[in-house]
Amino acid sequence: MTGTESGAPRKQRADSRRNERALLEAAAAAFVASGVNAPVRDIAARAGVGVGTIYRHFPTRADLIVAVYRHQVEACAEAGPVLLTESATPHAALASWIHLFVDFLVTKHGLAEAMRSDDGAFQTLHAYFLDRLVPVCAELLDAASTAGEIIPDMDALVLMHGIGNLCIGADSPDYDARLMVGLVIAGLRLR
Amino acid sequence: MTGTESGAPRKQRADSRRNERALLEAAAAAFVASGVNAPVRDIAARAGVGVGTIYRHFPTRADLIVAVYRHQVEACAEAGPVLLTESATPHAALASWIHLFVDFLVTKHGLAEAMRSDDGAFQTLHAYFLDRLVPVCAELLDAASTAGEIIPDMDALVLMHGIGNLCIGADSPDYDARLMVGLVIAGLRLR
DNA sequence: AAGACATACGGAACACGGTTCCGCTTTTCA
DNA sequence: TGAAAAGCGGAACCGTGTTCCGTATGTCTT
Repeated sequence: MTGTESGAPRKQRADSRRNERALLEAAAAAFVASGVNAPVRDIAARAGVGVGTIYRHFPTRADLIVAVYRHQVEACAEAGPVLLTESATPHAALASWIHLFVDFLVTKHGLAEAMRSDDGAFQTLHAYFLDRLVPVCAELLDAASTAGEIIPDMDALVLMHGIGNLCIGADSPDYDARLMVGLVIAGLRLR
Repeated sequence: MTGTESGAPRKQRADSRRNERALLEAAAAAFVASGVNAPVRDIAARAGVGVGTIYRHFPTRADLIVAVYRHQVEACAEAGPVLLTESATPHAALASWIHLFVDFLVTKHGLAEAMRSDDGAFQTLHAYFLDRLVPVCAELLDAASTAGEIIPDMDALVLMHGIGNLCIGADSPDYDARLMVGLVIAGLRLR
């Protein structure tokens, strides 16, 4: 039943795979240089391909962003349970994990903004980040509230949205996203 | 030195003033219908003028936004001292005032996003909102910290930035800006 | 009342970025 | 080695913001 599906539908072409890798590298570089909203033409030029090739491999910008940052998001997700084990208290683990997430976001110029965009093209981005990270956050929240350290029934999705929002414009000199996130974490505590 | 500057430079034309008012009304309507990023051509059409006329009266979108919302921003600014007088404690006044600001922001589709944009054209918007509201916020913060209710040295500008950020996307069904703002307010409290 | 002149107007034209589409090239497979 | 499939490039198109200039309108003077 698995495998020989009506005669192996011909594997992906070698040049195609090469282009996809070139595109990922080019996009990563462009994102660092000009943020995640770098013009499509720029990314194509960096990779030495035509714009059509970008759309063939990554139909929406969100797909490209997800592909570029997948590893880092995975790492963040996996850090959750580890922190829970290694930290003194669940609240400490939650705080550490959130700071990890914030560190990731603030170093990606424009990512937080993109996460927030209601542009349909970013639906994928939204879905991926949230599907992957919200459960981790929920687990940490649950542990902390069970331990009686924080308010009960905090919704992980809302919290992640909010944290993401606070990271917008984090590179402005007269703003301090980490400070604001710290206030939120403090606000979660039962007093 | 003041007044008669080289012989009265001819007053503004009547049609010009008429257009300006029509533009303000059209913009207000367009903002309600499609958010503060309503296409320039739409606003012009609603007002029954050409696009050039918009740019002549309001060189940047920020100027238009400021003009449309000036009254409401003023009201919010003036409410600060009043709340300080009428509330039980400075922290309560601060909380009420922030909620007032949040109410204003979340009812203006896209305003919070615009406030955050680093597009130079929004510099005016940024400047106006912040110049008008930050001092009020600072006064409230100062009263509350003097009363020993909240952490000392909280920067009003950072707080306003953060609150504004939290209001981005407030109309999404699975987000709750007010809840997040509440956490920040709670986080300010000394425990 | 009429002429002269500044003021303001409209909207065509341009700039820019995303997205689509199709003729051509490259790779794969037999 | 020669189809046929897969993939490619980039011209062309669309929607927005922005500029510019020939024309129209209001205002002031005589």
